[in-house]
This record gives sequence, structure tokens and C-alpha cells, in this order.
Amino acid sequence: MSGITLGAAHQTLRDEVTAELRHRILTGELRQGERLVEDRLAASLGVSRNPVRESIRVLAAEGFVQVVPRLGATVALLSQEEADELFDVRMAVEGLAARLAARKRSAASAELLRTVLEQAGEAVADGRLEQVAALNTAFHLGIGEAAGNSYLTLMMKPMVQRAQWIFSRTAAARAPHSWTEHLSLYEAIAAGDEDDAQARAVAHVAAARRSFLAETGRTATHRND
Amino acid sequence: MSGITLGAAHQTLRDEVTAELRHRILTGELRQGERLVEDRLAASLGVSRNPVRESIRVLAAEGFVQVVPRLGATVALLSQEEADELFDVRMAVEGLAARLAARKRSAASAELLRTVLEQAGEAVADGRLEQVAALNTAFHLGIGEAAGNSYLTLMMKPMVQRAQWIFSRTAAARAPHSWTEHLSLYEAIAAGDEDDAQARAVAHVAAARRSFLAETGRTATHRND
DNA sequence: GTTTAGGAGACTGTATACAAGACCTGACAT
DNA sequence: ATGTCAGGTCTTGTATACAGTCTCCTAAAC
Repeated sequence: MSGITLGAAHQTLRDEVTAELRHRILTGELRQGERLVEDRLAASLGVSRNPVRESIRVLAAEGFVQVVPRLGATVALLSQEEADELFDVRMAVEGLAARLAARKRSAASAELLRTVLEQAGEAVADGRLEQVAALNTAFHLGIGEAAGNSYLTLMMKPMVQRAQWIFSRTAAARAPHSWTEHLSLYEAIAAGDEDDAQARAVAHVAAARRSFLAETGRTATHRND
Repeated sequence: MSGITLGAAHQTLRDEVTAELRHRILTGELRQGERLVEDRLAASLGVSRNPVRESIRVLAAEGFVQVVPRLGATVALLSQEEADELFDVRMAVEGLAARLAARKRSAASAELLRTVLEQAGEAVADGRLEQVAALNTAFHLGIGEAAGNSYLTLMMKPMVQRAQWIFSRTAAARAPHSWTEHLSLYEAIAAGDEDDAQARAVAHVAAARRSFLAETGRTATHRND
């Protein structure tokens, strides 16, 4: 009955399947545009089609999968334009998250972010790229949590994962630089400086965008006036 | 085999069920915290449990439903705090949408928005409140479309519907005023003035928040510095 | 009177079965 | 050579069946 052996923190097969499929998409094991055939996935995961179907619906709502009735599901296509579009949204949303986090200044959240920063420092030093990516996601989501806005949190989870998806395609060369920015963003939040926190979050995403555009070798068609 | 008779634009029962459940939640026919028992819903809709289950997963990802493994699904609770939180997110996201829409200035989108404004004027005059609400949603989503950012569009759909959900609980007294704001927002977008468009969108949401807080009789604990 | 074991009922989670639509192939007609 | 039509195969959509878990009620024990 098994075949998946992941976190084991989940209580239902459905959740494991969702996590596993999301993982396969994020890591590129399932490539963009690839067809998701329920039978095959069910067999490869050792479950029936039902959990798979429900997972696919969730992933579709999160934007990782595109479903066309009666034609099936495919891994969403993430064109350069769509990837670029995501940065616009992230600047707005993560900027807000940073501002609210700075406003709230929760001690527990600060503690969490500090821990993530610490672990990330080690992971970067050791060159554990996969873990760096995971910690990056954790940091951004941690800010979302710190904002203390439940809907924002709900929205940010797929958004940040989607961003990670984009970056998994490009090299992690920017990682050290990125964590410097994270640190100063954390400090702005901990200091309670809303404007500074928002500005740093926006700048961080903007820097990521520039890096992304540079690595993918595209000239910015984006109007930046 | 039927029981639902809605738009008929859908191709699968699952989509109809999702739309119907969402509708029942938005209209309050399914009340907050109410348990969603799969058997009962399936029977009441004349379908089997499968489409219902998949719908519930989608609605959970959209934030309308809360699912606890093995305990079942309930209509999400929308506390005053959470409702208030939503306004923060909307200001950020809809502000961005308005800015991008102004940047893009698509003729087709302008046409759509104009049509919605026109119909809304009539609906308000005739006092067709339900249609006013639907047109309100259409207008906001139309701006999302006009922004030409696919991820933003994906995100805005549940967000705007959630906002409508909140307002369905309060009187529609603000409607005429709201549509005046919509008009000027449309004009700013059509004129291509990004800053103005964003500002008007943010102001519109802020006005809605004030109205909401006033109607629900809460003093703003929100720090507005 | 309070507490706790146990069992019936209700509901969710998962699997399997069946129905219907979409696609591909190849033969046949034009 | 192109088109199109029939049949078969593959896949999705929906229904049904079964297993496991939670809840709640009852009754016995202290």
C-alpha cells in the first residue's frame, strides 16, 4: 500500500500525494507541460486514482498544474513572461508581508526567522543547495507567518513555492548575496521599521528578478518607468 | 441524475458542484463554521461523493473551506479580524492590478470594464442587489484580467470572491458610492496613469474597509500610521 | 455522582468498477 | 494525395463499495 515514504507527518495518503507531486514538479522531475496521467501516477505512488485526482485539483488551484476537462492535467507552463510576471506580484505581496511583520514584531516569529537564517548560513557554507532552497522558502513563508494575516499566509505559500520553482531552473549562484539581503530584511522587521522592511523586501525581489533575467539571458522588455 | 441547473457552461459535474458550493457559501446558504458532510451534499446535489470531495479540496485551496483530516470540512470562519486582514491584502494586490492595467491599456479590457460599469449603473438604479454584487466582482476581476498577469489573475479570483462574501453580510448601502469610485478608477486606467490608478484602487478598498468597519460597528484597532 | 469501558452509528479515506469522451490508426472513397 | 469514417484503445468522469476512525451515548464500576 505504500511507495511514498516522506515526512510521515501527514495523516492521509492524499496529503502525501499532494506533497510528493508538488515536490516532483518543483524539482523538475515532472517537467513543464508534461502530462499527468492519473493511472500512471497512482501506480507509481502505490495508491488509487482518487487521492491523485484530489491532489491534482489542489495543485491546479495553486497554479502548478493546468487542468482541461476531459483532456487531463499537465504541469503548468512557466514561460519567461509568466515567470517575470510573478516577480511583480511578489513585490507587492511580500512587500506587504514585510511591512505587517515589522508592524507586528512577534517574538516567536523573530526567533523562527533567526533560526532559519542561522541554518541557512551553514547550509550555504556547506554547499547544500537543496537545503538552501528549502530554507529560502521557509524564510519567505516565515515572514508571511510573521505578518499575522491568515489570508496572506494562505496566498503566499503557493506563491513562494512557485518562485522557488523558477529558481530551481537557474543556478544558485546568487545564494550568498541573497542571504545577506535576508539578514538585513530580518533586521528591519525586528527593528519594527515598516517602511524599511517593505523597501528591503521589494528590493530583494527586484534583485532576484534582475538575477533571473540575467541568467536566462533575456533583455528586459519590461517598462520600468 | 441532475439537481443542479446552473450556467450549463460547465462540462463536468465537478465544476458545477464547485460553483454551486461556492455560491451557497457566498450567499450564506451555507453558513460559517457549518459542517460540510459529503454524503448530504452529494445527495442534495444529486451526485456521488467524488465530485463533492474534489470540489471541497478546491474550495479549501481557495480559502472558503477548512479541512481537517478525518474530521471533515467546514465553511471557513471569517472573523472580523480576518475580514479586516483581507483588506490589507486587497489594497496591495488590487493596487498592483490597477497599476499594471493602466500600464497595459488594453482596448479589449477597457471595453469589458465599460460594459460592466454600464450594466452596473442600470442594476443599481433598478435595485437588483444580487446582480450588483455579481457585477462588482466582475469589475474587480476585470481589472485583474486587464493587468495581463496570469498569476495575478489566478490569485485575484478567490480573493475578490472572498471580499464579496464579506460584503454580502453587510448591507449594500455603499453601492452607489462604490460605483462612482469604480468609474474614476476605470478612467485612470484608461488614461494610462499608473500612479493615479493604483492610488484610486487602494483608496477604493480603503473606503470599503471603513464602510465595513462602520457597519459592523467595530472601532478600528488598526494602526494607521 | 462521577468516571470510564464499550459499542453503535456516522462520516471520512481509499479502492474498485463502470460509463463516456478523446485520440489514434488504417481502410476506403474521392 | 487528401479526406473521412469506423473501430479500437487510452484516459478521464462518476458511481459504488469497503475499511478505518471519530463521536457520542450507554451502562457499569467505584
